[in-house]
Amino acid sequence: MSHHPLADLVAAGTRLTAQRQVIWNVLHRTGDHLTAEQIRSALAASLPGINLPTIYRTLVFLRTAGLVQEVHVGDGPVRYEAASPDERHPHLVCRSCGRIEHIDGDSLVGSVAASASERGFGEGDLDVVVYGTCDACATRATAKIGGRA
Amino acid sequence: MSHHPLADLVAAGTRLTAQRQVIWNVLHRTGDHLTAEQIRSALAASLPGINLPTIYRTLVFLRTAGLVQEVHVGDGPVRYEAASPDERHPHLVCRSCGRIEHIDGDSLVGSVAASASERGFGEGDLDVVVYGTCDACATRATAKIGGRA
DNA sequence: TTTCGTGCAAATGGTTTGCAGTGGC
DNA sequence: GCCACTGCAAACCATTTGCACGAAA
Repeated sequence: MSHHPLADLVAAGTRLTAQRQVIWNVLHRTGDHLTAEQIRSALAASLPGINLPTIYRTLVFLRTAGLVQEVHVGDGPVRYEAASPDERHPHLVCRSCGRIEHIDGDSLVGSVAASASERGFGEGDLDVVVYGTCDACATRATAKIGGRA
Repeated sequence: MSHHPLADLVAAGTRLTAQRQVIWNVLHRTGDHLTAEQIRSALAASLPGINLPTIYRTLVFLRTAGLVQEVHVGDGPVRYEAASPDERHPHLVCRSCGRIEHIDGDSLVGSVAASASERGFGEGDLDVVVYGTCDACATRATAKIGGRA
């Protein structure tokens, strides 16, 4: 209920800096899954001097606060997206180009939660990631090879 | 149906080396999810001179052959496990300690395949990874903090 | 004998850390 | 004014690559 969503966090002895605001803004506004480097590019206009260590440290901060969620896409750098602590959705990741889609996972998370607790895992903080190949990449691969030896 | 499962591959102009055999043996015998470094440790007795570049190159080779599957566990190094090309199962990974469990996923993969193809992804090569916190780590974390500020 | 594969050493690239200075509160 | 946060530079670590030697076929 404050001016900036980050303002709530300042109470705990932390500070509301320009860097934290703009990084959160970029993620929230684009609604996209960005790498640290992509965040820096996006900030070239608004905060040219910002550097990667600060971005990484800020992302840790935001993640701890529950405002940002990280998505591991196999190889390649980690992606970050704005997230509210309760809104978790499964991700569908293309192994080849890194493209990320959201899939709706109410049923999915339900069945996953069952097997998770069977295996001694809590059900509260589960994230589902599905790796596959998007059609664009599949087509491109076929075109390139023509028909594997 | 040959002496060594790798012998089949030699036909294609590739060679059956000691390194390839022992690496495949370790993965197959332990049935475990090992990092490149862990594979090297496991091989300290049987092939002391082996080095990491060779292990990584061999894993690429085995993966291409469909005999090995890699599992990304978020942060931390990639894990490798023996796998037959058709046997794919979802993985349950502890974010905190990296522990990996198999969950059975016939139902899971079914519902995932549906949303995947909706989003323009092929259904043939889907891998499901679920990230969570195992009870041991959850307990340890609670003990350490006692009750966050 | 012909290359494919290995070993070594060095490069790479994403991410982290140490430290001095700056700015939020 | 105090101390959390930033910026810069250097460290880190998993993984990859270049190149010369060794050994499968």
